[in-house]
Amino acid sequence: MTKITIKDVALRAGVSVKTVSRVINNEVNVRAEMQEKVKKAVNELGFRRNPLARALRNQQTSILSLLYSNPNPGYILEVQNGIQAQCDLDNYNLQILPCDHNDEHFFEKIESLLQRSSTDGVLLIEPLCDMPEVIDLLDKYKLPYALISPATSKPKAPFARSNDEQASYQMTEYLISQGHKDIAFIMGDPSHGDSHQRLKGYQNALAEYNISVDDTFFEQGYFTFESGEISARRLLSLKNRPSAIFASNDYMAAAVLKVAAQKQIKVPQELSIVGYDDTPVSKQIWPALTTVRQPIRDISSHATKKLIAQLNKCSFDEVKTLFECQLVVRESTSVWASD
Amino acid sequence: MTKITIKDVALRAGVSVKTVSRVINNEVNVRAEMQEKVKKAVNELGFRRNPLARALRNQQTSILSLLYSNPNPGYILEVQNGIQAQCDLDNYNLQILPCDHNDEHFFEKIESLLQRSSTDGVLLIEPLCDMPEVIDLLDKYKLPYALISPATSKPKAPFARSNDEQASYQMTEYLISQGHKDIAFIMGDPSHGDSHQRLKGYQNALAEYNISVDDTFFEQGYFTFESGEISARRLLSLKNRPSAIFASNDYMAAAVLKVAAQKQIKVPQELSIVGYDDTPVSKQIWPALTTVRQPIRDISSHATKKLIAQLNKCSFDEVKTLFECQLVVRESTSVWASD
DNA sequence: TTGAAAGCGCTAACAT
DNA sequence: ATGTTAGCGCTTTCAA
Repeated sequence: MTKITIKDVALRAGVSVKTVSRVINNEVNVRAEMQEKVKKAVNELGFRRNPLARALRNQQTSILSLLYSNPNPGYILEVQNGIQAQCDLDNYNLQILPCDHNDEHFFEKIESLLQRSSTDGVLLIEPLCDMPEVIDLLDKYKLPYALISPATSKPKAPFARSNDEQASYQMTEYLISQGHKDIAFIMGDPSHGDSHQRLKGYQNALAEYNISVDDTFFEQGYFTFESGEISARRLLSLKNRPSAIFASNDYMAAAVLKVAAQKQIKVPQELSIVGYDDTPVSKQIWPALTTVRQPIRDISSHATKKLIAQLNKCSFDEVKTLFECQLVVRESTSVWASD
Repeated sequence: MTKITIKDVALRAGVSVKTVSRVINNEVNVRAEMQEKVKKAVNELGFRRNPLARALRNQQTSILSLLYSNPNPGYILEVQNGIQAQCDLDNYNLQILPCDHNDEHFFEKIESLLQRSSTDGVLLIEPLCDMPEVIDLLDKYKLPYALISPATSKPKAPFARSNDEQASYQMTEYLISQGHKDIAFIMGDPSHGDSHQRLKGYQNALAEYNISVDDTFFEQGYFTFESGEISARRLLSLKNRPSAIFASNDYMAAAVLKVAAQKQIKVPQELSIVGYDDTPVSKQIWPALTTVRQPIRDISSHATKKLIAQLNKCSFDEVKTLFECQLVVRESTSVWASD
C-alpha cells in the first residue's frame, strides 16, 4: 500500500495540489464545484494528510508535552485528562515526559528528553513548575510553557491554579463550626508550594476565630502515607490529643485513620479527620474522608488553553487564573461537644 | 534566534552536509579528522537536529502512542512508566491517547485521535486490547501495535502479560494453607479478560484441594469500589458467611474491608480478605491488604520492546511473554481455626 | 571516503 | 479563483 498524497488527490480530481491544499484546510476562495471534486477524490482515495510534512512545513508540531515528576497517580491522571480535553478542542496531541527530580542525573535526563522530542510547548506541574532550574532549561531551549498550580505568587509564565489557601481556610472554618478547637495540622512536603498555602489558610482561620493552638499540634509531613503515619502516632499519643486533625492530603489522612483504628479511637465520634485532594482513596476507606476537591481538570485545561493561545500569539488575556475548590463533607468528621 | 541546520554546521566545518549527516548518525566511512571537525562545529553552533525533518525523510516519527480507556490511575501510570522506560532506551517518545470506551462516539473519537496524530505504533491495554473493533481500526490504518495484558489466549499481535491464572491459583492455595475452606470470590468486570483468568485460578485451586464451595459464595463485581461494596454486603449477611473473601482487585477488597468494619467483623481474626493488583490503596487502609503484585512495568516495557522490534523489522522472537506475579502477604489475612 | 542533488508531503509566495 | 514553484531540514541514492 503506497501512501496517498495530495498529488494523487490533485491528479484524480483534475486540479492542482494547491487547490487540494485549500480544500482540506478549509480556506476561502475555492469554488463549490472544486470543493466537491476534491472531496470526492479524497474520499475515494482514502487520503489523509501527513501531519509530519505539515509540521515540517509549518514549523509547528501540534504536540504539547507534559513534563512531570510526581508520585501521585490520581493527580497526574486528572492533569493528563484535563490537558487532553483542551488538546482535543484545538487539535493538539499530548506527549508525556515522566522523570524523577530526585534522580542524580535529573537535568541531563530532561535535557535529553527535550532534545529528542519535538514539541511546541511544555506543561509543568508541581514540583517541577516551581524549580527555577527547570524553567531556565525551558527558556534556554526557547520552549514556551505554562504552569499548572505553581506555588510562586507571581509566575512570569501563563498559569492556572486553585485557591488553595482559601479552601484550607474554609476547611478549618468548617471544623471550627463543628465545635472543634484543638485542631492539629499535618503539613505537606515543604518543597511543594501548595503545602505552604494550605498551612496559611489553616493558620488564618485559627487567627480569625481567636483560637490559639499548641505547638505540639503541628506536624511536618511529606505527602506520603508513611509520613502521615509517623505524625499521627505522635499526635494521637499526646496526653491532650486534638479533637480534629487536618492532614494536608488524603494519603496522610488515611494514615491518621489507620493509627486511630489501631488505637481504637472512634472516628468521627472521638476524632475528626480531614484530608485534601479528594483522591480515590478518600472514598475507599471507612469512614470516607471529608476532604477538599480541587478542579484539577479545569485548571489543567485552562493552563493548556493559555499555552496554546501563546503559541498562536493570540493575546489571551483572560484574567481568570484562580479556581475555586470545593469542600467535600463525608463521614470522617462530626460535631465536637467540648467537655 | 535562527535555527541551526546541518547546512550551517557543514559550512562551519568546511565539509558537505552529507558528511555532517554521517557524523551525527554515527555512520562508518568517515575519517576521524572529519569527525572532529564536524563535532567541533556542532558544539560551537549548538546544533540539534530537527526531529521533524528526520521523521519526514525517514517516514518514521519515533513516537509511540498509548491508547487507553481505563479508570485505574495507578495501573495506567505504571503502564506509562514501563513504556517510557523502554522508549528511553530506544529513543522513542510516548504520546497518550486517553479515551472513553463507554462514550457514544467512541470509535469516531479514536479514529480522529489516530488521524491527527502521527505515530509509528500503538500500545493497547485492557479493555481496548480485547476489543476487535479497535484492532480492526488499527489494521485499517495499517498501524502496528502491541498488546499489554490481553485476555485473548492467542492474540495475533505481539503482546506481554502476567500469569494471572497462576497467581490467582497461588493466592487461593495460600488461603487454603491458612485453613480456609469457605472462600468467597468476587469476580471482576466480565468484559475484562483478566477477570476470567483470575476466576479460573481460584476455581482450579479449589478443585485441586477438593473443596466445594457454595454458589452463594460467588459474586459478580465490576472492579469498582461500589460493586465490591454491594457484593460484600451480600456475602457478609449470609447466615454461613465465608471465612475468607478473595476480591478480584484491591478496590473491591477495600470495599469488603469497609463493610466488615461497619458490621464489626474483625479483620483478619474473623475474616480474611485478599485483593489483587497491589494498588497504592492496599497499603493505605488498615489492615493493609494481602494482594497480588503484577509486574505491570516490566510487562509494559516488554510489550513496547516487541513493538519497537516489529517496527525495525528485527525478528524479535524472544519467547518470554508471560510474567510471574508475586504474592504480597500483609495484614488482612490470618490462620483460620475451623470450628 | 566524500559530495551533489533529489525528494519525503506539504503550504506559502507569487504568478496567472 | 486557481496553478506553479520553491523550500521546510534531513537522508539517501549515485557519482566522483
